[in-house]
Amino acid sequence: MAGRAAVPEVIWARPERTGRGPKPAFTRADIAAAAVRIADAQGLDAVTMRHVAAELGCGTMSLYNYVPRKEDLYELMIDAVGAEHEMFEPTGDWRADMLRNAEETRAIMHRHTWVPRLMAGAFGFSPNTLRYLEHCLACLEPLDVPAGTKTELVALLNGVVTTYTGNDIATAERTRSMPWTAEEENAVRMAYLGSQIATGAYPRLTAAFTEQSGPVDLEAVFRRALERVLDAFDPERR
Amino acid sequence: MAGRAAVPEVIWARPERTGRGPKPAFTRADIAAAAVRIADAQGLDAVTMRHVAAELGCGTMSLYNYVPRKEDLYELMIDAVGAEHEMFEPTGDWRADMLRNAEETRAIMHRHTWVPRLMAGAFGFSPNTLRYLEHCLACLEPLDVPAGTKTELVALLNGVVTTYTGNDIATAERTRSMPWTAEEENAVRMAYLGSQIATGAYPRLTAAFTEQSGPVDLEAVFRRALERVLDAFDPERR
DNA sequence: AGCGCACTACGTACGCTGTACGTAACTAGG
DNA sequence: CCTAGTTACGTACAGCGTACGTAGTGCGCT
Repeated sequence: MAGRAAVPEVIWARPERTGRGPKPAFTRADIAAAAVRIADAQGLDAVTMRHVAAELGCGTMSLYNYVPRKEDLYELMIDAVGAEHEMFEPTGDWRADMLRNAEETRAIMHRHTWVPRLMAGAFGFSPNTLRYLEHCLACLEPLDVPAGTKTELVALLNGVVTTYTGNDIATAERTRSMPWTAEEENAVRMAYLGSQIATGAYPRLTAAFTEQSGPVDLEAVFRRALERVLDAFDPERR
Repeated sequence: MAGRAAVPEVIWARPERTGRGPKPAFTRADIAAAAVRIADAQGLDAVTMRHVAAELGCGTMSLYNYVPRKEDLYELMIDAVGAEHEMFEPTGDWRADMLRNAEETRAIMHRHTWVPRLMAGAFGFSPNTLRYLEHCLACLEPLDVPAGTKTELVALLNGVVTTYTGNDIATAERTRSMPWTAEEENAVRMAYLGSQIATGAYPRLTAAFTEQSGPVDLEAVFRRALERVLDAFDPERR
């Protein structure tokens, strides 16, 4: 028994294979793929050590040979979907390129609705995360600002993408394990909101709500937020 | 046995007291306060139904008379800290007022480090949330843009505050239940990052990292992000 | 060549979680 | 006054992460 270390550990620093002993039955990629499959099909809460092990066809505790803590399994998952990013050749138009990156991130999150929840915590620097960061910096090459400002742009933009997409998904998805539909829940929440507005305690809020006609176009709201963030970094727009 | 409804429910719509039966021993505020006390002292994960009940001095299952699901307990907590917001008289300078609001939110989150994690999910409209929204709109009265744009400003700004403060807290806090310190963990992560950079696979990332000298000033980064978001909505700055 | 040890595999078990359900006590409305 | 709706809460269950112990495997070193 080598003993699971009671010392900080980054899963990416731990070598996947170290000489001695029987050949491992799986790779990290196998495990990540299994976890992703479960999360996609049954939601993040269904990603338990037991389920992942069953999906792989091995004993529960065998997983701990590959992944010291469940949290690390999450890191594997994040890294796995990070591979879906298309690292295209920068066009020279940094705004267009960054918009494309953001839209692609949003698309990935819509494919894997559990991603925002995992990204909400502090995130490690997995290999694919680093590759994506590097790609963004490559896209920002034409932008004439200090390197530090560029990383701040990437951070801010990614934060906005995660927040907005995460909110959209959460409102649509919260009912996954509930015995009622999203529409029913939304109706109840809206009814309550209406009753509060009717009290007259929130005049400006009421105005804002009654002014808008029809349902909100989440996609348009998202795109406007992106444009505004980019504006804030664009020397030609200020 | 009235039966816990298998129908959508907003806790704020359910009346706190309905005629019949023995007098409840606690108010919702009591319960929220107990949960907040535990979360502040021992972290969000220590907020279990059993712990909260023990803190209140009642049986575990008695809590379910006040709160149909644990998720609703979280809503109570969010609303409780929402009361800490100072709803000051708008000064007429919307930028300064919104900055103040943002800094205050950040301060609340630093007092209650579990708030960002709870805010990350889709959030309901608790009474204090509505009051805060109304207050923000009051601060934005002098800004000459459509009401819809104002709500988008509030949403974007709040999102940025939550993301940034949440990240800061998470990196500092992740070691709460770990057998090592935040410094140790950070050192290991940085060592790994250094080893990756040393491979030369990420030239631009390397440049960005080596360029900056000394540790990052999180507070300054946060303030810059705020300014940029406000810039994007300021007619005089574009 | 062969021994030893680091490694994989995994069953069992523990302490913890949210909460369904049943029962007893209580009190306001008809 | 009675009865129906409430509060209170003990018990129980399914499920979680993971500590620990044991058995088998095959590389690296002497």
